[in-house]
Amino acid sequence: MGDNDKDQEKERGVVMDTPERTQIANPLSKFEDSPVFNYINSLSPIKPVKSVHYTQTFSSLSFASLPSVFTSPHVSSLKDSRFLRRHQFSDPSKPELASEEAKKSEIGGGILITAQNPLSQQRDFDTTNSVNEACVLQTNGCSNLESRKLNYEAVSPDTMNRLKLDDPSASDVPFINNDSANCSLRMETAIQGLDPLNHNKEVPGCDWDSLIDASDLLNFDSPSDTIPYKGPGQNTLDHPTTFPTSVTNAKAEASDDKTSEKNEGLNNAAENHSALASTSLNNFEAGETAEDTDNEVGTNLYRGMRRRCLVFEMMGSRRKHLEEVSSGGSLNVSESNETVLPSENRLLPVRTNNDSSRCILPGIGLHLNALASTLVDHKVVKHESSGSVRQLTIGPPAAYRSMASGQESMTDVPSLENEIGPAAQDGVSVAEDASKALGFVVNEELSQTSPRKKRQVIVRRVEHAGETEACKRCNCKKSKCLKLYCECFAAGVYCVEPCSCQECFNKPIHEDTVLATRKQIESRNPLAFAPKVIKTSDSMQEDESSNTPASARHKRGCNCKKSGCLKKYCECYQGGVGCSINCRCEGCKNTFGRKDGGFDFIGSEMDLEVNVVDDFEGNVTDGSLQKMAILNEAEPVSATPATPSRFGRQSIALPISSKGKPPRSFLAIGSSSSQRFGKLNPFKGGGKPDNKQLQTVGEDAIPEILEENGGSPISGIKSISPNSKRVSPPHSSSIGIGMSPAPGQRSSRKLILQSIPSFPCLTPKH
DNA sequence: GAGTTTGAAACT
DNA sequence: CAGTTTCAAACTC
Repeated sequence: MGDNDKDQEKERGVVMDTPERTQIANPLSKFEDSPVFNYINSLSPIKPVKSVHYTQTFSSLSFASLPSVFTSPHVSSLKDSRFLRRHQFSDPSKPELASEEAKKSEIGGGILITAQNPLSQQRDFDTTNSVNEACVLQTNGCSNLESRKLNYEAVSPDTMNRLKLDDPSASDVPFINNDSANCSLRMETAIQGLDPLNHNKEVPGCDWDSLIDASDLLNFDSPSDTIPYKGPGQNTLDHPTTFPTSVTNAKAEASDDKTSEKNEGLNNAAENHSALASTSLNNFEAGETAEDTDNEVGTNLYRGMRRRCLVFEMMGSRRKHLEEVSSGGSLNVSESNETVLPSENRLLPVRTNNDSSRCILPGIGLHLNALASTLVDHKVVKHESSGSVRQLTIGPPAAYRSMASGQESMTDVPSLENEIGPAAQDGVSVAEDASKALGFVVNEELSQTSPRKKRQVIVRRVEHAGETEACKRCNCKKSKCLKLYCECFAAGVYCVEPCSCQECFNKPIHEDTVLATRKQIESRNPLAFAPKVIKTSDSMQEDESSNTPASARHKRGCNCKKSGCLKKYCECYQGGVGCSINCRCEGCKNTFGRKDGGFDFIGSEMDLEVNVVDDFEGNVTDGSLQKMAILNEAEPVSATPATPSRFGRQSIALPISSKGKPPRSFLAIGSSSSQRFGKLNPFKGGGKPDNKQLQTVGEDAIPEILEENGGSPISGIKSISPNSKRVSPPHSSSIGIGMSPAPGQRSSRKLILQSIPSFPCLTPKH
């Protein structure tokens, strides 16, 4: 960030300023007066003085981030584009943002929705924050979704506290950590700081400072958000309010202390998280948290891995914000980090990693719980961070994720990917998938499915993800890694060291080329970067009930003639999904589901989910299947993937029976750009949450997206799919919905809507 | 690790 | 849209 950037930020701030300032200022004063604030002061060394700083710092800081912030009070965290995004999302409360975001079809509303439910909101925030912090890097991947879930479900304030207490080292741990474990520690520390109670116990004074850093994050969340959270039982909520002040202080003051480090870590996480979350949040209103967490996880991973993620933001608003921010400089900061957030269509470099300085934890207080949980999860997951991987995250974070189950989805949706297996090891691909999938489904799942089961599943997944997650590696020799032949490129990820490619242009250095190429490809096939595997919506209801088989199918189907769909040559098999009507394969023996509807794979959905994954891993060396499954699960956001078993097995069977096309909707939806995004999950939403999402995301965004993509997703899919036959599935009537895939499918619809919005974003840059 | 097989992606 | 070529992953040895 150069001076210019600062200036720009200031200017923006000025512009944006009024709204935010007023909001912020008021809140601060309120906070100070509030009992909570007093309590915090008593706890932490920091005191009123800081609060003063806050106000001051705020003004300055906030300005910088304004654009995105705009919507949200978070402004302070502006530095990172991520934050901005996050804020935007998080700030549903703010009409302006909401309107803009809504238009874009982003999830922005999601946050608001969460706000509606105090409890849920808290969870969301917590999860999101924690997730972001801990997992930010991972978020890119699919695993994040799962991690989110875990956090969401498992994490409780108590647990958080425990973690904090348990890890005295946590305070010592620098945020910068690359490892998930470190992240977790950071989270804990942050959490500690956040939680007054915890804070008292463990962190006498410094924590707050560190917290302050985190406070930035909190700010992100936006005061409004935090406020709603404050519920009697929820300590974290209260903190948020305090945080902002502390945070600002920390920024201004702090700096060199351990606390500062911590703070940085938090900030980084927060930033990453915010960015991711923002996207994800927008996508999922209900499930927001899950995505966030995933994102966070992913980010953390990335950090460790030093990956760059190219995030193609589907969401127009986000894009705008990002662009603005980037231009302003706040984004630039993020850029300094390695990850690239494609605002608009571009891949913007987002720094997930190193820049601890910026860590902004949105709504730390709220997130505390989530953070703790996420931290734990992440720790497991983070193993992956072996290499520095750059991921290209495409577009519409949440939406995408939710929509597409793509095998390769760019972000690491850690959980999913991890589970998926070895193949996933390449964190990049995995992450992508996760990110793609993350979307709504996760939220839905979380809300709907029994927390316990999900937790277990998620945890396992996460663990796997950590193991599996890795970077995709390509070996391209002639394609220059600018064609879909290149797995990295196809996954929306930059090639990294592990790649053995020759004359590789899929590197940040050639960002322009990469983007241009992507555009071209997308112009030909809007779904080219969409996840190849899409979950069918049918599963949604089922999922809710408990186990529903999620039907997941390959978007286009396969053309296998010799492999019998029993080898990874087969994309369906590779994706862990059964063949469907779309497939033109000959002699299909796909164990996940035959084209004819046969089902070798037996699985019981929910219960099996985890098991299934494992089984797949065992059976399928790669674990690609697992990935798929994981993705599905992770995708909860998108709802798609919810569970591997779902897809694969039952889903296959079911869908197949139905003819698989339910997926269309998926396809349409899922098609979100990057593979990673890919998982669609149609289903889960099922319930109520979906509706919300739909509403928020929906309306505006969806249509646009569809249009952008080139017509209805379905149509697009059809065209793509070899078997155009099914194009008009049973639900075809959906036309009314516009692009939305199959109107007929209910749960899927919702998902579709959500996902759709994001999707378009990817391709079209606006 | 080299060579073969396979099927998607790209091209015509 | 179909056929062919190109490509790189998956697989085998």
